[in-house]
Amino acid sequence: MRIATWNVNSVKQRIDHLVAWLGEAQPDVVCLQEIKCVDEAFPTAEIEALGYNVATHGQKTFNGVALLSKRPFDEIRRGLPGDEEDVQSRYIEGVFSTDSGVVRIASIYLPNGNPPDTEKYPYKLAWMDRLIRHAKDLLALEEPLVLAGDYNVIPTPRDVHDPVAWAGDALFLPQTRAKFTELVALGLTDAFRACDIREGQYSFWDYQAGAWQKNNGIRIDHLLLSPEATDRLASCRIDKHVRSWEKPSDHVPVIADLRL
DNA sequence: ATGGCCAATATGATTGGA
Repeated sequence: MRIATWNVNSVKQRIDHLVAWLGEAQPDVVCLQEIKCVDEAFPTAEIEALGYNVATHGQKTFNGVALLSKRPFDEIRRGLPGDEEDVQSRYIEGVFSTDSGVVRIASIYLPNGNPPDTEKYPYKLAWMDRLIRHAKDLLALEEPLVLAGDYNVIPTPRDVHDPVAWAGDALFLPQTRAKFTELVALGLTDAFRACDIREGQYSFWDYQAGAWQKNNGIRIDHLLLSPEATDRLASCRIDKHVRSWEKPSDHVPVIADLRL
């Protein structure tokens, strides 16, 4: 089973890229972030025409996540548990049946948190605490589990071209990285790093200042796997070439193949 | 030269992104 995550930075702007990339990458499940539209505005018919089932958790203008799957959904959960007041659409989870049992896959759009001296940063940290609590519950199920998405976290200096420039950023602050470490320490595996330890492997390049041309990137899009999913991990790659397409998202897809 | 973008929104300056 091929599982991918991609922050498309508006599905309306990126529908042609999405269709083209689905055709070449042939993923079984896709976790999308920043669809930036309400559920009714999602191009569901175009995606269904390619053989995918679609589940969205949209929002007007900002955020919004979705799951695309060749297999039907057994269950869908919309929204991250732990705060009834939170109206931002940043989490959707689906359960699928395969020949070798169930697999649970979530599409995550973790808050950016900048600037750190505003209420945005505590919101990010609190959201991470909620994710840790929920991940703990899901891990107790002892199923193949994939928590995939735009984490807005640079895990280590190896994951950023210019660590000094990002030192004070909400994506790289020690407190942010500590929370991410706490999440991983529950027993999750960073699928990409399990397959590739090279420096200079990024999933995001800013639109500004020629960041793409200089490979001035960061690796912030991750697939975190439960032990049962890690046992089945075959490969993981970043589809970097998509960033060179005309009018691209600032993120590129990350894809893991699991023997499921 | 150290800047340079992009998307959505009662389409014009603002907000948010990272």
